Amino acid sequence: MKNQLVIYNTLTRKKELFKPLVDGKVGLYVCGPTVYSDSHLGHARPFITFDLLFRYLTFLGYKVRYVRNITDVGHLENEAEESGEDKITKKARVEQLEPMEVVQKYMNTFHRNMEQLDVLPPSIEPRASGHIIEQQQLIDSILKNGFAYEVNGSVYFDVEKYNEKYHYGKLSGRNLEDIRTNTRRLEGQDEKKNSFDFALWKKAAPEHIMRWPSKWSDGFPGWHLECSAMSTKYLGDVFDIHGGGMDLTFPHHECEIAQSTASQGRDAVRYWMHNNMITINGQKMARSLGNFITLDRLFSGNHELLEKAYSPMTIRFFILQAHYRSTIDFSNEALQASEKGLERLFAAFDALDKLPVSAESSIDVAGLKEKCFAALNDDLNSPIAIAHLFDGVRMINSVKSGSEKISESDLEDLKSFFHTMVFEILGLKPDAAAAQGAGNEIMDKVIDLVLQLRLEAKTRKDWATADKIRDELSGLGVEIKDTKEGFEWSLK
RNA sequence: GGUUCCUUGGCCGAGUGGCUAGGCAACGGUCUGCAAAACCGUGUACGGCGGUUCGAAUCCGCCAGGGACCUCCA
Repeated sequence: MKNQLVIYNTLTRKKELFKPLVDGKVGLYVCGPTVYSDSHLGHARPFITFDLLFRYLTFLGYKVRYVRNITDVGHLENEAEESGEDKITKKARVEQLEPMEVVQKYMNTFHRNMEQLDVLPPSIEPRASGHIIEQQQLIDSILKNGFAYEVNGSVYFDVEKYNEKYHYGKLSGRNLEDIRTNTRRLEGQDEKKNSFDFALWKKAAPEHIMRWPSKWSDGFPGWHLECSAMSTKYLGDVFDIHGGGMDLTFPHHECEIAQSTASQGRDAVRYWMHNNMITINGQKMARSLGNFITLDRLFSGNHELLEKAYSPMTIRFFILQAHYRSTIDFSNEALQASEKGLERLFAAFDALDKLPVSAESSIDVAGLKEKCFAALNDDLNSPIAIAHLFDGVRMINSVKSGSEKISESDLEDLKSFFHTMVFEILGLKPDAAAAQGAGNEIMDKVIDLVLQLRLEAKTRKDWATADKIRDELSGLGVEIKDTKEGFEWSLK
């Protein structure tokens, strides 16, 4: 099974059998967040997507080193009035904070949100600000190889020169001539030989707070450099997988390839993976478009577009129900469908512990497992895996109601499979509040007692009392299910 | 304008040359004192028009509509 994982490589535009460079080990790099404001739903997607990859590779037995950076050196903004000002600096001015205070604040929020979504922390989470020297060294080597030039204390990548020897645009399917005729001319770029050249080092304007000394000027590293520098530092000159959002393909990842190739003669990355966008009313959800919903607001329901709050697990499940290379459209209806589906999945999971065993099975547990893993092996097709999981849900419920049978060994197998698939690989876990029991022993016993009284009322055919208890408890958020043996309850 | 991707039943969303995706919703049934939950059953879905083929939603062409990237962006 381990050698059957196929992933779609953006570089070749084909699904390829995944073979790590070093047997048994995987180097994975994913572009992390720029921490200058709260994370929104759109951000959740790549981190959940690659969390799934990380978890699955680990499950397959690989030793994975997962590096996901924090961009805490602001990137240039190109808004007309404020050109040259850095996103983090700008925000700092607005909030009267130190830039690193801004960084810390939003980094904390990001980490909290990721934990809520059950996104595992990466093996290494390097910060751009902590790797200025490495970035400068990378600039040195690109300069030495003749693929960059210095102007007024800034260093730019010479795309034309690079393209004479290599292909600039191979990842995004462009060629330099197309880029030349179609690149918009921007203000304040007179220093560059060509508009498509990009900065490796930028001299800081006097008001620019975030700055570091260098042999070229007091300034800051270019937009694309940190990923090239940090990925190879921790994963080696060549490593297995580089992931990120589709919108980063050009220019960010294209520039990363150019930088690595210019400094070491070949690309550092073997498999490029890109997740698609989350849309809202068919349009990309993005900070710059103003149509985003932050994760905190999704979790609290505090947003005009939200009919209610959605739990982190609902969000995670919603995202996993679409293939990572497809767009997924946000709507309350879709989210509520996911929420109910997830409840059903967890209910079946709970039922696993109470299933009656028979001498033989009438259901095919081995086949179910095989189908789920085949789906994940096919470019991480989580929606198909989940569809099969729901077949498993039906099996469980049918065994529970007596219309199907399961043997003891199959039941053990099914339990362990569900645990692995749902918790370990998909990273879904029941929300604490929704878990069985009130989390308070006295409360649990009180509810049990009241329901016991209701059961007695039912035995007396005192339907009025029985229904009153059910309605009242229901109003308090206690959901009651009558069973043959008596009752089950859970908190909503 | 250039590059590229997409259009699936009420909603979301897989798939792919012939065999039920799945979830949610809806309807009918079983169970139940009534519910809830669960189970069973019910949808002639693949943007339009042509073409290839024994057969296309799936391949090709054209048309219509939409998205992404080309500028910071997950």
